[in-house]
Amino acid sequence: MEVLLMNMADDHAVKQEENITQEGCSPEPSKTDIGRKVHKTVDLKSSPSSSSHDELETAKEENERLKMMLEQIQENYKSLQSRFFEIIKQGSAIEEGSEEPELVSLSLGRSSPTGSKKDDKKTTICSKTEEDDHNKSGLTLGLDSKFQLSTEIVSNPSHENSSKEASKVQKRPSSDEDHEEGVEQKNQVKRARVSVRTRCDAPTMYDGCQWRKYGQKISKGNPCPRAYYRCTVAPDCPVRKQVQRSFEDMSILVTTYEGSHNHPIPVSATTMASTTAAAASMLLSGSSTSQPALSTEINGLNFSSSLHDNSRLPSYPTITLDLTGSPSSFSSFNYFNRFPTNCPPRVPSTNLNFSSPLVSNESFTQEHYFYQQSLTDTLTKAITSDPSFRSLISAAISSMVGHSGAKPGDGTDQRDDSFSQNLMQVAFNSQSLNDSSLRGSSYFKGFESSSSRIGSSNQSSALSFSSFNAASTLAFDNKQGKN
DNA sequence: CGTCTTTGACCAGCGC
DNA sequence: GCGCTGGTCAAAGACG
Repeated sequence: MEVLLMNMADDHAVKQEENITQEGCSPEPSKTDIGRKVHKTVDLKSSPSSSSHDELETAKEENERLKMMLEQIQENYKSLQSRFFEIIKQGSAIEEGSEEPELVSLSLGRSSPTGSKKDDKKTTICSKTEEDDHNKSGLTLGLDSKFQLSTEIVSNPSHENSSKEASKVQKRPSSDEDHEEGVEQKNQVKRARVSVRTRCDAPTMYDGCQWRKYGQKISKGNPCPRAYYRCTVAPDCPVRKQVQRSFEDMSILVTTYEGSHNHPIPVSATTMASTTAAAASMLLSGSSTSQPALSTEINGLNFSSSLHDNSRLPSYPTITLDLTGSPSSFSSFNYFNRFPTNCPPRVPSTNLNFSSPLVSNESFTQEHYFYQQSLTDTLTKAITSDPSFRSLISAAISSMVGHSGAKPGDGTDQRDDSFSQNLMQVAFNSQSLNDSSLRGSSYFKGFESSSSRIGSSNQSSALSFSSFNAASTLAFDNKQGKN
């Protein structure tokens, strides 16, 4: 099995090498392992007469090498995790001295609408430190606990068994007895949404889940129709998503997710699902505790409130993840951030830009960026063109991260994995952003000091960024494969 | 034949 | 109350 996968991967490695050579980019020293692997592959291919035993030996060597790489990445991950904890502790110390909403990322772990802001944060921090002894992954636990909470909220049968039931309850005339329940329902209707902006030529962005289109509308202010999808992995899954192209940039696909899955999701869907869940959690916690602001910059992250240019929209708190990675992403993004000056925002909305950096500095040069871009392109091509290669990478990352924390067989390991992956992705992407916007941010100061990890971090950034692009292209590929 | 998409109709919420 | 808009439903058609 491993040999088979390796061969499949090697085919793409050869293609990658060809692409890299054509584009005239030389790999960094940190990528020499990949380079060696490529050369080894070429040798393998050039000697078809070699016995299967030799191939097995070669595959074993490759496996050993990959294991070493994974161990190294795992160590980096652990050190990053510990650094993140230090930063969180620093942040909590700062927060106690002021009421400023500094700890946006800390509030990932909860969304309780009741209780004071300080109590909530203290509880989160406290629970993290307590759980830290169990899992050595407090952040993951914090996220996970939040994820559980949000999942419970949506998947709780007494609250919302299905979208149909929810709509029935909404349609049902409210009596005095149902008043409290009605308020609850209203709160759930007001649940958070997560928008993901990606550059995608396909009609929809591939996120690993199975969706069924149930409607389409042309919304005001955008000639591009908005498509409505519901998750069909489980018949009663409440998750919906809306897909609409950006009016200002047709290449940008805006996918809005609503609700949480009440069923096990495919591995390929965990990244997006956990990302959206975590983002929604962050938004809910933020909206429940802080005052909406027109535009704020917290720790280098751009947080803006918006009404999505339509004052008639129901008050859905929305968080937007910008994965477009284009220089115009912020400018086109203003479309969402723009609201009439005479119309104060009712709903807090949060924007996070996880796109790749476009401004170079001394630690992240333009050459690095161009190499990263070319690597991203080649990896994207390789990933999108072969599902096996995709599975290989997915499995490698899953095992890499999974071994660091969760126990196999534990019911929560999948979530832990996905959250760890997500955490790494966010951390790496944010780190790659730190040159332009995060420099000086207390969150990522620790990362800057570790120059020895910059290479791997950049690589990870490219990988995580490309993963979404690859996913976007996948939808198109899948569709074409279907037709 | 089953599944999925399309599309017009309907409903609820909101502003005026 | 009326009109507008977003969101959903469901019948009809397309597709494999």
